[in-house]
Amino acid sequence: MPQHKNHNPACCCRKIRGFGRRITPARHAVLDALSARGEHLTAEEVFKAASRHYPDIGLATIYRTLELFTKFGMVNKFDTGDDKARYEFADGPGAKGHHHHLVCTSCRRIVDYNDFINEETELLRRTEEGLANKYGFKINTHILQFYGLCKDCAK
Amino acid sequence: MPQHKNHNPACCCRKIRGFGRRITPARHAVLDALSARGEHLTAEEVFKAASRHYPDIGLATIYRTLELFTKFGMVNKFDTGDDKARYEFADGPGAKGHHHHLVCTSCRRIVDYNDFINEETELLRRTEEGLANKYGFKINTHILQFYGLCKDCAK
DNA sequence: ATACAATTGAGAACAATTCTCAATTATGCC
DNA sequence: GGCATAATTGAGAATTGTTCTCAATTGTAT
Repeated sequence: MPQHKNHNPACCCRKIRGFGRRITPARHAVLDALSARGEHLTAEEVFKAASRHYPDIGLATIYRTLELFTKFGMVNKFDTGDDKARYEFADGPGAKGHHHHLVCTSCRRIVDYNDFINEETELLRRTEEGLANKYGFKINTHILQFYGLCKDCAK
Repeated sequence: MPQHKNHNPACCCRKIRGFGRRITPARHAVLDALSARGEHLTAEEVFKAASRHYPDIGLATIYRTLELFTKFGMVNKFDTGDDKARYEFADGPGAKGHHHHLVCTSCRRIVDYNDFINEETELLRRTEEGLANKYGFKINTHILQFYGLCKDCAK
């Protein structure tokens, strides 16, 4: 499975600009940090990774930037039951594609899976529609995560 | 739709005892607080409710008790995207039955639904099985939540 | 090059949760 | 019923993840 950068700098910059925001070294550093392969990073981890390339960056900027990117739909913020938010690139050109998470409650390993994803998506779509009708909600997103013990931790 | 207490005191006590733990007024108060109808309470809310009947109870005890009950599978702890854990009675005699949540991201209203739940459960079961095989996980639980705007907030 | 608003880093502030510890209490045993 | 003992408790301090404040800096349109 080839690893390719999860963000396309040109595309991201265009998007940021599109929302009337500026391109800054801090924002580049956050994009680079998140594009490390297969990552689901906490803010602290993004901070460490970004600091390597841009030592002056502050933690507050990390949070602000992640919040901004999340608002723009470039990044997904999610939570796996410990008390830290995690971030990953959202769907889109160059990203991992629609997937859900399988989380080990012991070692916190997170597996992205997209097996069964078509069936899931189809059912979720129908459910969404049904719920929207019945309860009058305008549904925007969903979360689906499985929790358990990975092979190593199950011993 | 008849409202019945969501916890059966005798049953809960038996369970607590079964785990070698003691029955205390604080634990009773937490059970009572959680059994108010349709509730998905934060720790703070459980604290307030429990305090009404047992004014000496401390917040730390609330957290400890909720953690304990969660460990025993009597209570579900979940999160709806604000930064507070929420608690509800888990499945079991007297409980609400298996359901998922529909969350309004504006007013934080939480709707329990169990429409479509059979299809969902069936798909989730199969997915669980597939994931368990493919990734060697021993899966214990899942979370499925829909996020959107309720009728009032959509305006 | 200039002007101005957006962005930044640092540290203080905050909110939810967990920890510490001495005092209290539920339970098994006589 | 009373005793011994370990579990449980309340209070407040401590911790942790995250957000806020503010003066200094910087990206961008002109």
